[in-house]
Amino acid sequence: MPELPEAETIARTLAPHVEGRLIRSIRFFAPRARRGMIPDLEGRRLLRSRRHGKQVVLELDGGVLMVKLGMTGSLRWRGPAGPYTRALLELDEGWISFDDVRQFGSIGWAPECPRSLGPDPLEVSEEEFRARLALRSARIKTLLLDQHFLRGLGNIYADEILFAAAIHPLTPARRLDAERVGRLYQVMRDVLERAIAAGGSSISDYVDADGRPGNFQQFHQVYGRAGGNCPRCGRTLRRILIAQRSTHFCPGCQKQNY
DNA sequence: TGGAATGTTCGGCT
DNA sequence: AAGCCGAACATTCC
Repeated sequence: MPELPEAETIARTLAPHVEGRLIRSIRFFAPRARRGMIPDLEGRRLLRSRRHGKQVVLELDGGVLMVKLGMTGSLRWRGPAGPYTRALLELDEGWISFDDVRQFGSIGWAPECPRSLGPDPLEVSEEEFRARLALRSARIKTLLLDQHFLRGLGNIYADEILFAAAIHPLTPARRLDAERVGRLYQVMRDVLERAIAAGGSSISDYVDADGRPGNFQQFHQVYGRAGGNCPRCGRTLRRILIAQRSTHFCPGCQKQNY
């Protein structure tokens, strides 16, 4: 579920409730929800709620809590405890619940936000994006999903971006000509910004920190629409597997011309 | 009814 | 080195 626009939305909707509050405790109800060691946080101030790639970062004085949402993770302001509540961050007033059905998500601690991932898709310059693509022979869809190449894109937005750029998902990155790279860069920003403005995509059960679903799924052009008609040319949309991930595209608009 | 698929990521293997 | 594969997990859908 949560890719860049959803993590951004969760971080933003959480911010007004939690920034400036003092932490009372962090409690875990599932061992695998804790990633590594987390010190006693009592009395630390929660300074900021922001995003890093697909993760929500809660900046405290002296360190950061990095929340990986995995496939089904959510952070809810004053969330009701349920069977899938894996952790609770109690504040001097109110609390944040971390719910995660499939348990692919986790919460870790670090002195500062690690810099091991690739650049943010909304911050990378076109020149750097171009230079990084030129070095790689991998297929463009695979590369967009690689968090060390760019941090934040997942399966939905990779497919939507490639459709908007009219690029076939199997195209080797270094075979993209200058025009296509320029288009890819522009539509990547455009799709992500529109998705954030819509509060992200709610495919099944994603909601923001206030429990509100996103609306961007209404604007998906190809994701989840295999067998339907291309909104641009009318041909039947296809679904194939690339790197074990289902990949949706239009065989008419996204030609394999390389 | 069972098998396949689902938004992610990591490690191991070639 | 890059890329494929399976595993971690729970639920839904055909």
